[in-house]
Formats: sequence, structure tokens, C-alpha cells
Amino acid sequence: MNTNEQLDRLVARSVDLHTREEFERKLKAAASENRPLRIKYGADPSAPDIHLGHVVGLNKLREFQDGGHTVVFIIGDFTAMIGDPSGKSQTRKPLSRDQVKENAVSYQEQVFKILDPDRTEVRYNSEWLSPMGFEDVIRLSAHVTVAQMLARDDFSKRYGANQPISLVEFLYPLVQAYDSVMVKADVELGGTDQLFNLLLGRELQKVMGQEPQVIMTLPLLEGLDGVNKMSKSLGNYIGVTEPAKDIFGKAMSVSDDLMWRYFSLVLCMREDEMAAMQEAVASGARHPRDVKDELGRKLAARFHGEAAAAAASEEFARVFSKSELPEDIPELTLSAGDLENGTIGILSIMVKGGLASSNSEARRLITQGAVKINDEKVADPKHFLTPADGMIIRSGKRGFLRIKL
RNA sequence: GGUGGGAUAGCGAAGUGGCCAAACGCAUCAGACUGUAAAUCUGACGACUUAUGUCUUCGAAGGUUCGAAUCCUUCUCCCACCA
Repeated sequence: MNTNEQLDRLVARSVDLHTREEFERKLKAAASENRPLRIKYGADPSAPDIHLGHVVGLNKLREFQDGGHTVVFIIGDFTAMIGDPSGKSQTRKPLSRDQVKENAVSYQEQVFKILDPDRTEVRYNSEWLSPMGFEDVIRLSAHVTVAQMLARDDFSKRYGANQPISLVEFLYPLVQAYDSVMVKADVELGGTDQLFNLLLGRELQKVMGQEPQVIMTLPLLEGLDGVNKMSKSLGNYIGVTEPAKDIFGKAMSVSDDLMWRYFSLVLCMREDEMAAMQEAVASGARHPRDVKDELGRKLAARFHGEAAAAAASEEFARVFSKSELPEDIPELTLSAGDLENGTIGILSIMVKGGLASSNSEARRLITQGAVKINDEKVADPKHFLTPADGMIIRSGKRGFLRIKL
């Protein structure tokens, strides 16, 4: 692959690139000197679950690696131990050293599902941040002005709206920028929300006499709701360690419009290939559900293999399309002590079996017509039943329970 | 240090003595419609074996009152502005 091809491939799907000229120059220089570029990527170990939103960036990193470059994967263990108050009023609670270490390990396991370990340099930023004294911090801070900080969109908005901004939040971008200096990054990758921080890395490198890093931002993947970016705190994510059937099921719940984003950003489907699929759906040649099934399968297969993906797809069709029973149904074992005259109230079964968190909730579900015993609708919350082994209680679309005596 | 504002259910946000288990929006759950879609519509959304019933909730603790989310006192926490 020559440099131009590589450039095109690497630039695909990116949003910002500062600057293309520099990037081209760096790629050429690296090729002629036969040395890899150092691609920096920062990870926050306070949320150790990697989801598809992260995969967007990891995919790109992998492309760099396939081009022979080195990924410098920075685990922000130092910053995690301080706790980032950014955004919401709720301060993120600082993690202990052990927690951070633990998270970092699981983080790496997940990341190497996508990245090539041989071309990855894992670094912890405590390595250079911990030994710093207050004097060093002050010197570092001197490089940036408040006006520069307020240029960040989210800061200026919050400042204008009389919302609190902690001083720590000002320090965070600075720390991140300093990481770039310490690892001598050639390129830094991040989501579009990271633009400011990445740019600050460039500035700081310049000030400190380094060649500034090229920065590349990638689109933020929308979560399952189709509106907000995928994030753990919003609960709209698909995690890479989730069971195949959950990955599949969640993928199926995505709207038709959104599924193309997943094809493109997570599965890296080529433009022309995708255009052909969209055309097929538009003309009616392919049913959108089948396309989504393909999406779900491919996602599940990526993290669990083809066999598991196929099984997930079949299970899904059985349970939801045909409304049959899933393979694994949680069991509730009833003992004689639970029964009165050989019967038991439907409400207590539901609460015991975890189908409802309170009697009131169980009652609600029943009056709303969500509950079935062996496929027969229950209308009366006061219903008492004589349990039989293997009896199936169903609540809504997802709640199942098998009685065991 | 000073001045002002604030703390209400998962979140946002009304409510300034009884009609408040607390409007509304979002989220959630259920039903209808479907392709488990999405969108839409309907309903539910503190608990209690559903009762025009009881109990626990409106930052915390006390108090006033027949009656308090609402008034008073103290406390805790948060924010803005001025210095």
C-alpha cells in the first residue's frame, strides 16, 4: 500500500483532521525512514466496560496498526484516582488504586479484541503525573489562559448559563495535553467531543518544542435511543463483553435509520457496499428487518464468533417474532412453606421470581394485561393458583419464569 | 468576607397552609399497532393481598397549627454575583 492509499484509508470516516498536510507529511516521513508513527489514544479506566461507541475509535486505531504504526494506549489511571467532576452536578467518585488497576486489566482484555497487542504500547499516565510536584503543575498551567479554556464550547455554555465549572475541569484538558508531550504523540485520535482537548495537546507540544501532533476526530456513535451518544451512564449501549444474544437483541431494537451508522462506524462497511444495501431496502428488494438481522449477526459474530451469532438470531426469532419461549428461563423453586392449602397468589410468585419489585407493580402488570400463565392471560390480581412443575409465567415481552417444585 | 438564589419522586421542573402521593416534560414499564423495530396512540409510574382506606415521602432535625412540601428556628450542602 503506498502512502496515498494509506492516507485515504486512514482518513475515511473521520470528522476533523488537523491538518491534512501535516498528516501527509508525517506519513511520508515515516514511510521513508521506515519507522512507525505513534498514535495516541486515551482511555478512562473509571468506566471499564467497552462498548460499541469505543469500538469506533478502536477500529481506526487498528487500521493504523495494520498500516504498521504503533498505538500508544494511555490509561488515565492518575486522573481516575482524582475523579472528574465534569458535566453533571454529580461528582464522579475517585477510584482507589486497586480499583483502577483492576479496571485497567479488564480494559486491556477488551481492547485487545480489536487492537493488535504487538503494535500497542500501553502506558499509565500516573507514570509521569504522580512524581510531579505542585511547582511543576503551576509551571504547566502557565502555558494556558482562561480565555483559551473558555473557548471550549461546553465550558463557555456552562459559564454563560451560570453553571458550575470546577477548576479541576480546567486541569483535565491540560493533563491530557501533557500526556501527548510525554509520549511524543505523532497523531492523537478521539471522538468529536474531544476536539478541544486534542487541539490543546498540539499547542502544548509546540510550546514545549515538539512537532505538534496531528489530530483526528471520529463521529460519536448514537446509542440505542438514537439521540444521545452511546454511553454507559445513559444505559443506551452495547458492551463488547455482553452475551451474543444481548448484543443481537439490542442491535435489533435500533431504529432503521440508525442501523446504517452501526454498519459504517462499528463494522466499517465500505461506502459503496452500504449504498447498495440502502438501495436494496429502498426498492423493497430487501426487508429492513433482514438487514438489521445481518447487522445483529455481524456484531455478535465479531465478539463471539459465527456460531453464537447464528444461535442468537434464531433465539431472537423464536422469542420475539413467533412469541415462543426462550431457551433459558429463570426458575423459581417453590417449597411447601410458600403454599397455602396448596395454592399461592400470583402476586407473590411474581415478586419472588423477580418479575416485579413489589406487589403493587405486579398488580399493575396484571391489570394491564401483561401477565400470562401457560399462555393464558391472567386478569385478576387476586388470582390464586395451584402450582405445577414446569408452569410458565410470562410478564410482558421479556419476563419469563418457570415454576419448579 | 458580603449579597442574593437554591435543595421537591430516576432526571428536569411546578407547587408558598387544607382540593398534595404532589402538575407538567423526559426516562421507564405495560397494552394497541408492527418487523421485539422506530414513530404514533392508550394507560401506569411510593408502598401496603385496591381500600373513594392506611402508612412513609418534598435536604436534616426540631417547632407553630385541628392541619405543613408550603410558616418559624437551627443545621447541612450547592450555585451565582460582589470583594
